Amino acid sequence: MKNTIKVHIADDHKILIEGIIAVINTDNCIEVEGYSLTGKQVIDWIKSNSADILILDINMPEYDGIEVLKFIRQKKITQKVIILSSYDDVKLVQEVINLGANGFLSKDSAGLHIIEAINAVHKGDQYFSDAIKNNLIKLYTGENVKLGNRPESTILNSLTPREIEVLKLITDEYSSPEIANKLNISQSTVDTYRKSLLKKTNVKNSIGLAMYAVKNNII
Amino acid sequence: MKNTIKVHIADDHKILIEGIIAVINTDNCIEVEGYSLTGKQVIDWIKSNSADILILDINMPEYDGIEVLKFIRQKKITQKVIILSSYDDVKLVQEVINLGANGFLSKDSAGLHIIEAINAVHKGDQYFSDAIKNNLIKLYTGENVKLGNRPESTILNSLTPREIEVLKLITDEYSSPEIANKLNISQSTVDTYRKSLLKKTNVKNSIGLAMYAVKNNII
DNA sequence: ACATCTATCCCTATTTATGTGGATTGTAAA
DNA sequence: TTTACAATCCACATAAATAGGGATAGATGT
Repeated sequence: MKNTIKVHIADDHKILIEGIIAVINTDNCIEVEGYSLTGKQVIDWIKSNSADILILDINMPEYDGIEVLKFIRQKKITQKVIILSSYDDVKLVQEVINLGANGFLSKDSAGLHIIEAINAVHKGDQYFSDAIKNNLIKLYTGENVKLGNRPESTILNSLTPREIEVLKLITDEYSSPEIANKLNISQSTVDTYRKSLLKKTNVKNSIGLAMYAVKNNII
Repeated sequence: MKNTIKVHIADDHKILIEGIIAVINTDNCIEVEGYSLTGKQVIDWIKSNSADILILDINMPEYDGIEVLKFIRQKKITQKVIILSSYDDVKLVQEVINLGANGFLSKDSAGLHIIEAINAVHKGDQYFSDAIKNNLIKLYTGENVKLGNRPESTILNSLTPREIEVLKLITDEYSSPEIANKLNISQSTVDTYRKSLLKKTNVKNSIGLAMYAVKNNII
């Protein structure tokens, strides 16, 4: 059976793309169809539907990986997606899974894992790098193992659009009064968002929020 | 003349290393001697002095590229260093040049530029990717072009070791009282560092400091 | 010897941020 | 039609960060 798997690579670092291509070329069942350097390019490309699997970096200019994923889900596109990320952040993993990603590869992984991931995802399985799996296990130890109850998203509460808006302004160095002014809401409201952001992200202070935003590409 | 240039690669992303190796292997005057995945490994390796050029990522665990560079300069090691970075930050460039780096490559560059950079640096030249050169030019336009006056470091004030220490703790979500306690100094002192950090980095608040730290890989 | 820089500390005052404990409206899902 | 959640607001209190003005001891460099 000589049906090769066609993959498209999206990452803003050309060096990394070349690396992945080099690795993939060692396997003659997989073929690199092309690549994109920005989220915008990916979205333009995706319409052509000319690959089976998209390897998608989270951190990209114009549109980041999350936005691309959202777009893909909206358009009900059938291509499989493997997320590539520098961070083994479980929250991120949960988020992209919810957005329909089929695999998650840490950039720490060796090239071999890419091949594995591509094959697994092409078969219809999900693929996660070991680091992620370990992190997920750590998170859920001591938790419910009963019948058919998906792990509730107690830990991974997703932020509301408004909260994200506020978070972005926080990382842009605006103070609460300034944010209130910018969004035409009362400062009390901004304070409420800060409080719920702190609670949901489980960090200590605004710095933590900023770091969370960086890690999760809310920037 | 068949003396091949031996390079060593240091980056925490294995995929990227494999990519660079693949690219370098297309040139038969350059040979990859080995690689390191952490700053610590680089420092251990460097004693063996078994390569001509070190390709060094800024953002690495244990010791980052900056710290490795400082170590190299201290030990008066003769190997040339090409810095690899995700950010085209001029401040960073200035800093690593001051620390004795011989080249600066953005991860956006294509593989060809690595070959160019290696050859240039091996000849004794400096090498900068185009993005960096453009940024540097932008910075100095409209500035002094008179005889022998190096551009003063008004923009690029470097932080003192202690300031960096405090900055790191700030990004780790420690409050001033906690930092004071951790470093066994008074809170007044921590406040002083905060003030001078704000002044030097030219940001509005601690969030700005955190973002500065991220961009400049102080983390 | 003098200037510069670093690390350390202090006071006063104001502005922000965090913590506790609420409330109301509207919308969307169950 | 309850339930749930998002978005909005409030008061009160404490803690922390920012802004301004200092100071001193020690190291380094010229």
